[in-house]
Amino acid sequence: MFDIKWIRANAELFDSSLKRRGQPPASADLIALDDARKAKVTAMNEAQEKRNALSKQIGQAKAAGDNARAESIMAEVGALKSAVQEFEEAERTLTDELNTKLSFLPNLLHPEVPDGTSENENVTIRTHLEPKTFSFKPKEHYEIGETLGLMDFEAAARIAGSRFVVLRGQMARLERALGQFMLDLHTREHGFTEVSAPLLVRSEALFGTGQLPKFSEEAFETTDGRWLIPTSEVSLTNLVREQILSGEDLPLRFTSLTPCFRSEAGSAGRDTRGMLRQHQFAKVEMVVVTTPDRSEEEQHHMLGCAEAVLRKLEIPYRVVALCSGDMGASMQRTYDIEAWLPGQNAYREISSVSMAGDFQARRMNTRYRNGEGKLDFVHTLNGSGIAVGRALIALVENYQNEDGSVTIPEALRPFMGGLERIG
RNA sequence: GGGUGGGUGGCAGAGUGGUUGAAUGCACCGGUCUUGAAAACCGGCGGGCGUGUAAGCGUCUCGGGGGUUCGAAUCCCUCCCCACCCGCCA
Repeated sequence: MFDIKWIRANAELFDSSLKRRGQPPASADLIALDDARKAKVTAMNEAQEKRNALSKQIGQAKAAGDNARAESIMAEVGALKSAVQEFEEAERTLTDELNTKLSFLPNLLHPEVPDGTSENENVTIRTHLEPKTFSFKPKEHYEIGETLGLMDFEAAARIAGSRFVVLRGQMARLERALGQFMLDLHTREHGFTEVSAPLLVRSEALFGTGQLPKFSEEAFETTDGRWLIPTSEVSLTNLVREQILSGEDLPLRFTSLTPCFRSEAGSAGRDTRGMLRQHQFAKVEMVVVTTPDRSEEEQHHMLGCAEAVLRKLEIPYRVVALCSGDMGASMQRTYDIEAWLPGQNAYREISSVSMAGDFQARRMNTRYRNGEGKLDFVHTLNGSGIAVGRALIALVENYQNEDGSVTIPEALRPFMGGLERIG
């Protein structure tokens, strides 16, 4: 959420950021609306001031026993009252309109974000490990999983429909092991606090992180008006909503392993096979709440935490900086980590590490006291650390053997009861 | 699902129609004292909006909205939220 005062002072920058996201300029319209609002506020204040002064005089007149004078002033105030109400109503209408427009705007882009209109223009920052070469044609994860009888898409479809999966036996355990492994890593080595938080949240929470009002079709709403979280970023970030934090307590670092639920409206036909794009998937999320000056540093730290997962699992990946046209609306800068999938012969997103600046903090009204005791909005960041479902895909595909079995990487064996291979 | 009680400043907690934006305590900031710190004492201390270079001034704000009244944190209506008890269920 933007501060209209900031837009006034930075109109050009604001519009150019919108343009880079492929949207038309909005500052002129917003400023005009705010001008109208201000005019009403001033008129309203003047009318209120007059009313208050006269009301006071009534009290004085009555105290002095001058009832005639009191009544003449009362008549005067009576006339003023309706005027005050009209101003108030007009002011509220304009303020609501302005806030609604502001709430739909995407975040300002960080200057380093590369220009582009689609993922094709994302910029690769670095690559870790060369894609493994296979002496046979590597299969896709679902072929491996189905052949082993450990991934069952048909059963899932009978129970829940398409875009669900049933994992069985060691494959189910593998998913659990991956989650445990990641949580242990982040809590023991990366300074995160593990959190178990609601998966079902109020609209206000989704508004806070920016999924509402603009992206309501991407999440599932319950019959009682709550929402299934599309990511635990929502629960973790909203942990600090409507709070005034002490600067000394920052940064806060939270992590959580949760299911995530996405309607995938608009992605019909994309990634329909396998468990790459599901309505439900497990993800370890990291959220950081910090002071503005540490924000960028924390993003790089978090990116490193996510990378550490893949490094320990020895899965090839690359880090890309998302271009302006591919970035999420709430974010200022995003790095994606893409794992190599031999079966697909492609890199696919497995983590996304983003910086929101004060965009979410404003929507949640989360502030902290700085060194001078002044209130300021915190900065928030989030990143997958990492997507468990996709990590399982990457693991199965990268560690597949010609006989259809899957080797368990060293780092994960302690979480698999020492098991060295599946199948 | 049934019933009851509540939502006041960073926190706790007074306040049921008239200089109350709001007592008091804690926290916080400044100062005195101290070698330093603590304690004690003195002083300061909500937020939003508008206006102004600023100091300041104005206005709104005691969960949201509406109403009664010359005047509302205090009365009425309505919505939201929270807590507790009973029932049901994990």
